[in-house]
Amino acid sequence: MPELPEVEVVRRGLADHVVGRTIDRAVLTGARVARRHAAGPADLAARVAGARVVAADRRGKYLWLVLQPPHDDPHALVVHLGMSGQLLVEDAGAPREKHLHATFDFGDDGPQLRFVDQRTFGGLALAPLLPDRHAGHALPGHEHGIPEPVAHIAPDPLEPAFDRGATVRRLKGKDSEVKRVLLDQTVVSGVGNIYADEALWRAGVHGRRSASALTRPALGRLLDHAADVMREALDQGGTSFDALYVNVNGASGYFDRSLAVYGQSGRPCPRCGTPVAREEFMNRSSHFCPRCQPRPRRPRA
DNA sequence: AGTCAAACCTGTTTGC
DNA sequence: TGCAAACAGGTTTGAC
Repeated sequence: MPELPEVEVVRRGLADHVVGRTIDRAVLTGARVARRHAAGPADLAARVAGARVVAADRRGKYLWLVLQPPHDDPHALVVHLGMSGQLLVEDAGAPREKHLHATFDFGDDGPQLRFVDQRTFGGLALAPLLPDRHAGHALPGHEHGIPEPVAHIAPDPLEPAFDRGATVRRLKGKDSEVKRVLLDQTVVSGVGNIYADEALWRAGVHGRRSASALTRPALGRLLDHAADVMREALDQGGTSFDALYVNVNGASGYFDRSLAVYGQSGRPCPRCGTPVAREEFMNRSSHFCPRCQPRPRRPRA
């Protein structure tokens, strides 16, 4: 489940069903699931065994469990869901999913945690926790620090460390198409193709406009719309077009009913009735209202 | 610094 | 009906 709201739904599920439990045994199938873990899957499985899960945390689309081993400093089990990853909490006897890549059993008799991923763009890694370079002064939110593989991305709009003014300044400094910058996780994290299109529609801005040519207030409003639409999606359990995007209990979200433009090509714009257009963008798709979001006269400058 | 394409995968939908 | 192409929520890399 990719973008911020869907990942947050999963994080909450982990907080409810996994935090506080002690990992007894992990089994990773194949090397690919741990390809971002330099020491390999066997090392990962060996090192998580015996550790207690003390927190489930998230920044942008990255998710991690803070693990406390018996005789060592805490570290993080970092999970990225990629395009099709799922974390499921299920009885150990439940039928094994076709694309099951990892299982975690706990010392209690409760259900196990499974990582299922059809396209295998996601994966697991064990990493040290570092101080958050974005947390100015003791902001709440990431008390355990940030895993090393997550340190390169910017805070997301829904976390306390998010600095709206600083993000507006970074957007303003980018001589690049504004949708491209919204999707740049080192500028602002958590926004993917769905919520970028929805935020741009709400702001009445075409994604091919130059970020640096927009005013600071307009950039601020765009960020506010991104935060709003992601919060609203989170309230609906996220966006699920199919069974690939589910919470830890396998349930779908229903924000797809509220999408104004994403995946709505040809349907009327909810604001003005003009048919929603779709165009190719960065080897994927952009959806927009040609009337509410006029294309720039010159594609940037 | 920014842009683009390709790479990593499997499955579903669309079009002829 | 069949088959191939297009398309899907993401990130990283390397070439220009």
